Amino acid sequence: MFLSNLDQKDKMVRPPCCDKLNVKRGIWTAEEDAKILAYISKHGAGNWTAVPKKAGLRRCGKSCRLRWTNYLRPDLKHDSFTPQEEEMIIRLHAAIGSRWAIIAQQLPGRTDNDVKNYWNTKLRKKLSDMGIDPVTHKPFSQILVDYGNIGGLSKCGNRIGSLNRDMKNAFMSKSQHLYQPSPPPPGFSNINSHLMMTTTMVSSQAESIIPGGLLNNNNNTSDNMIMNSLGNYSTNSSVDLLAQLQAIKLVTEASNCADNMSAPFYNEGSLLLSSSSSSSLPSSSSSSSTCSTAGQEKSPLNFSWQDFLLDEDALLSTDPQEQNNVVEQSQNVILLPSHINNENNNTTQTNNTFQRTDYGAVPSYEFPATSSGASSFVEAMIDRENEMFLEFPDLLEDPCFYN
DNA sequence: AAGCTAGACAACCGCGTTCCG
DNA sequence: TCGGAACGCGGTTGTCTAGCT
Repeated sequence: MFLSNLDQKDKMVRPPCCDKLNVKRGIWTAEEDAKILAYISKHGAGNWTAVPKKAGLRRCGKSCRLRWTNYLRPDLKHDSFTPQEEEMIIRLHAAIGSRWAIIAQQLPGRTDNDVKNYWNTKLRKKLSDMGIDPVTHKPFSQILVDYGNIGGLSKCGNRIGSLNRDMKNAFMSKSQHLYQPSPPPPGFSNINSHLMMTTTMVSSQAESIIPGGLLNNNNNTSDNMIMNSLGNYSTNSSVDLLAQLQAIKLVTEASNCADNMSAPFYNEGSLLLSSSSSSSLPSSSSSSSTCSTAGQEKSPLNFSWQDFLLDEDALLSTDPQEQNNVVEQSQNVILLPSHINNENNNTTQTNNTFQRTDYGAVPSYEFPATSSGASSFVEAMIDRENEMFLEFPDLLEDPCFYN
C-alpha cells in the first residue's frame, strides 16, 4: 500500500503538532466549527496545539487557529468589501506592499487572508484593467518609460514578473484605458480617476519612503545606486518600521483628506509628510491641517535622494576627510530623501484626463532631523524611532509591530 | 446534460520570529 | 545561552460554484 504524495509530504514536513497521520484536512464541517467555538468560548483562544485534543477535533492545531482567526472569530465581517475598504487596500498596498496583516489591521473585521484574497481576485485585475501595474501602482506606460530610462530590467527584481503578467492582461483586455481612464472601467464608479491618481501618487510617495520598490522614474544613475544599496532596508532595519508607520500615516492621511476635501489629496502636486510644529508626522486626527502641499510648508531640513546619496557614497569612500564630511551631513539626515524631480516624469501625455505633470513634481518628502543630534545614520534612525514612539505611544501596543 | 473555464475563497505550506523551559 | 515549540505571516494550492459552450 503506497502513501499518497500528500501523505508522504505530511510525514516529512509536518510540525510535531500535526504529524499524526489521522489528522483531518480540508473543508471544515459545521460540527467541527461548533466544537471549536464551544471550546474557545469556554477556554479562550490560545495554546492551539492543545485545542484539537481538548475540543475533540481530529485537526492540526495550526489548522484550528487558522479556522478561528480567518472564519470563526466573532468580530469578523463576512459581507463584501465596501468601496472605502477597497480604496484603503489599494492605498495601503501602494504604500507598503503585500503586508497583508498590516493592511488588515487597518480594516476592522477583515483578516489578512480576506484582504489577500480580495486583492488577488479583484483588485489586481481592476488595477490592471485601468492600466496600472498592481505591483508598482504606476501606469504601465510610465513603467515603460522608467525601464527605458533605467536601460535594463535587471534592477527591477521580481516586479517585472507581475508587470509582464498584468501588463499583458491590461493590454489584452482594455488597452484603451492605458493611462487614460476615461470612461471609467466597469466596476469603478466616480472615484476612479481619483483612485487612479491616488494609487500612483501614493506609490510614488511611498517609494520615497520605502526603498526597495521599483526604481524611481528618473535616469539619475546615482539614485539607482542608492536605491540598490538600500534595497534591503525594508527587510529588517528600523527604516522598515518607520517607513511603514509613515506610509500608513500617509495613507490614512490621504483618506482623511480625500474624505474631507472636494479635491483629491494630491491636489496641487504633492502631499507632504510634513512636520507640524514639533512632530514629524501629521496627526491623523487633524487631517485638515496636515494635508499640506509643498508650497505651504517647507522644512528647512529638506533633503533628497541625492543628498542621501552623497552621504552613502561618501560613507563608502576611503577618504577620511570625505567621511568626516558625511558624519557632519548625516546629523541632519534622518531619512527618506525626496523623490528627484525629473523631466522624464513630465514626458507623459498631456492630453490625459488627469494631468500627469504633477506626478513628476511629486514628492518632496520632508522629515525633520531628530532633536538629539545623533552622530550616525543608524543612531539617527533609532533616535527618530524613539521620538516617534513618544509621539505615538499607542504604536507600542500595536501588535502588528510588536507581536 | 456534460464538459470546460474562471472566479471566489477556504485551507495549507514553508519559513521567519518569538516564547519559554 | 540554547534549542525546541508555538505562533504569525505571505505565498500558494485546493475546492466549490456559476456561467458558458
